Amino acid sequence: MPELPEVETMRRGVAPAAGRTISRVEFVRTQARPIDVTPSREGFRRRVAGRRIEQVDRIGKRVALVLDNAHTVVFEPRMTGLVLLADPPTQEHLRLVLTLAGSRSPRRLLFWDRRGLGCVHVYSPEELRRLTEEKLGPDALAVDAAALRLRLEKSRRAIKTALLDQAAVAGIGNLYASEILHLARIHPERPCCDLTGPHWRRLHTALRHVLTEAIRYEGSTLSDGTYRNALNKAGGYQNEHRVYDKAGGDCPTCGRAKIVRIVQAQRSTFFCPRCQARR
DNA sequence: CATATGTCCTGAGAGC
DNA sequence: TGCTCTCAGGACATAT
Repeated sequence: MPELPEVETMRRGVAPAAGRTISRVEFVRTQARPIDVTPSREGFRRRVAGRRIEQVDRIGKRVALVLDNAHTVVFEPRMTGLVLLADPPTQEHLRLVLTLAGSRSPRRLLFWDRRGLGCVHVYSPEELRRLTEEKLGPDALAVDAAALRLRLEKSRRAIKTALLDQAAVAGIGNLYASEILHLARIHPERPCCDLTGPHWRRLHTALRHVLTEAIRYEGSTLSDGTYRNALNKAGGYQNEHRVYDKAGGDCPTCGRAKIVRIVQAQRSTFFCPRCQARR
């Protein structure tokens, strides 16, 4: 589930590792399916071991460690992954340990992933450029209203589905897409090419508002309890959700309609049929 | 090219 | 109680 706000919280949690040297790379193999690594484990170790972490960045829903050899370690948490300096939720699902040289704390940077859908890469500058410039759109918090519109307005897809496309705009996932569209008062099934100027302005305002608020609350921890912030505490934004997983509840905006759940592209969408009328 | 669908995975919760 | 089944969704491969 980690989307932009959760991954930004992870990035901030891991930021103290900047300036530290990675003395050891250890792929933990206690579970059935080992973590996906590119290039190979040996290639990863060769590029990463002994390097200093210059900087900790976020690329959409990924956490990036910029190394002093111009390579970049990129973690993809996907559904249940966590990048941590603190103790992991369980030892069982620990996937990767980067030991940090020296005796001061923190001593390890960890990748933990209960479901094992996450992966880790180390990219050369050219490989990183391919990711950021060819595979991903601009970051959802960096894109302005005009650029947001320009990138989506020709699409015939439903706006909800289009917001999940990382090649259009990077960082928005299933939870925040519903939250953003509710605040923007846009029906999730409306085709992008149908939206008008006021829609795009409201969408951009809502997008910024929801994502920055969610970062302020350190993300959303859902009922499965998987997502934790850097101090291994739950996020707080789940208590601010307007519509996500609230089917049958009262709309927090109008109070006069019930939140509805529909399925788009095999994913749940939640919205208020009254506030988010089809037109 | 744009868009749609199937797949990976584990554990929570539902239903019997 | 304990079993089986369904479902959650990020990113990518494959299909249309």
